[in-house]
Formats: sequence, C-alpha cells, structure tokens
Amino acid sequence: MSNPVKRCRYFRPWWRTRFRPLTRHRPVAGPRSVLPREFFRAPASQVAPRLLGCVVRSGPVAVRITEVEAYDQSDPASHSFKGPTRARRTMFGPPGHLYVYFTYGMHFCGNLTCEDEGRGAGVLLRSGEVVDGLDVAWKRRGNAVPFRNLARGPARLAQAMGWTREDDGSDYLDSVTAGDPIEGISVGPRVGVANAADTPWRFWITDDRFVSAYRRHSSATP
DNA sequence: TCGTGGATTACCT
DNA sequence: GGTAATCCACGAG
Repeated sequence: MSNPVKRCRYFRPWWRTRFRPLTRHRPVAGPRSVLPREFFRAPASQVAPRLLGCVVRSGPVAVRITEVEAYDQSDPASHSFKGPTRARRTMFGPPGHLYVYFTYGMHFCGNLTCEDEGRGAGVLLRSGEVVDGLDVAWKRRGNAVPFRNLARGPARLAQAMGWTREDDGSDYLDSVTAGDPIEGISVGPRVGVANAADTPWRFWITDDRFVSAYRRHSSATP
C-alpha cells in the first residue's frame, strides 16, 4: 500500500477528469497578503472586480475566485433592497463577513459583505477554481463531478466550501487573500435575477474556464 | 455545447 | 400561496 494514489479514496487522477487540473501546474505557493477591512468598506461594485483572482479559504478547501456579482441596497435585485430581515441581517452587518442564504429549496450561496455596517451590500461569489483541499471538495460535491464543475456556479462553490446556514455571519477577513495577477476582466448583466438583470454588475476573468454558463432569468425582460 | 424541465423549501406578502 | 442571486439529467445536433 505504498501507492499514494490508492490511499486517498477521493483522489481522482487528472486523466480521468474531463479537464486537466491546472492546480498541478499553477499552485498557490507561499504566504499571501490578507486583504484589509478597508478593502471591503468600498461599494460592492468596486469590491467585486477586485476580488477576481483572490483566494477564499474555508478550512481545508481554498478557491480562486473567477466570477462575482455585486449587490447593494439601491438595487431591486438585491436581498437588501427591502431592508433588513432576520434571514438577511448579515448583509447589513460589518464588511468582510460571510453572508450565506438558502435558495430554490435546496441550495446555499455565499456573499462577502461590503460597505459600512448598516448598509446592505455584498458580493456574490459565483464561480471559482479549487486550488487546495481538492479531495475534500470532491468528497462534498461527489466523485462523478468533473474538476471544472467543482466550484463553477454559486451553489456548487458553496457546497465545495462546505458553507451552510451555520456559516452565515462569520468574519472572513482572515480567509480572503490576494492571488496572482489576472489577465483581463469582463463585465456583463447578472445571472438569474428577475429585476434589474441588465445592471452590468457581473464580473468575471476573461476567457477563464472556471466561469459559470450565462443564463438569464426565465421571467426577465429581454 | 446548448436548451429544456423537474426538484424542493425558506421566506415574505 | 407565490417566488426564488440554482443545479442536474437528459436529449438533440
């Protein structure tokens, strides 16, 4: 039993996956700087593109962020638009915290809160590339999931990170670190929102394979 | 690769 | 009681 491949139940060799894991060749190495609280105090639409390429860690799993969406209080599509409620109070809390919500009766999604306390703003983490804790992420997502889809999509990302209701309100200041510089940023309308779908507050890394497929909300006006 | 439809429940009106 | 910041399986081309 000296074969390390067989020791780990959830290890999957890259040649069994649809896409070659870039983590084998582009590891996140060395200490990374933690972003200051002031970083998250800015408007969500400014924080969102700056988060691209950053690495968010939850226990053993770390994800390089490739796609985000910004939401704030003046935004009809935002959970904070109608003011604070019990389920959405985290969004109105201090910046740099994790806001986890439950949607479609089965999925969790995670946001990083922005702006000053009392202002309901945040950045939805839509997609990412798992760069650490690959075995744990695969265990949570299922063995049959292709490497590319481990965290491609907000609910997939939340599942890979292991986020649930209990993580709502956690301070994530020490869990977000700067990443490698990125090539380019694309901007476009947000996904899955019925109101203000055309507000260009969705940001993603141009030509990155770890970006979710764009799908407009079924009842959104064309 | 793309489009379609079903699953399933917390939350607010 | 309707809506929802979604995912997955499946089929067609």
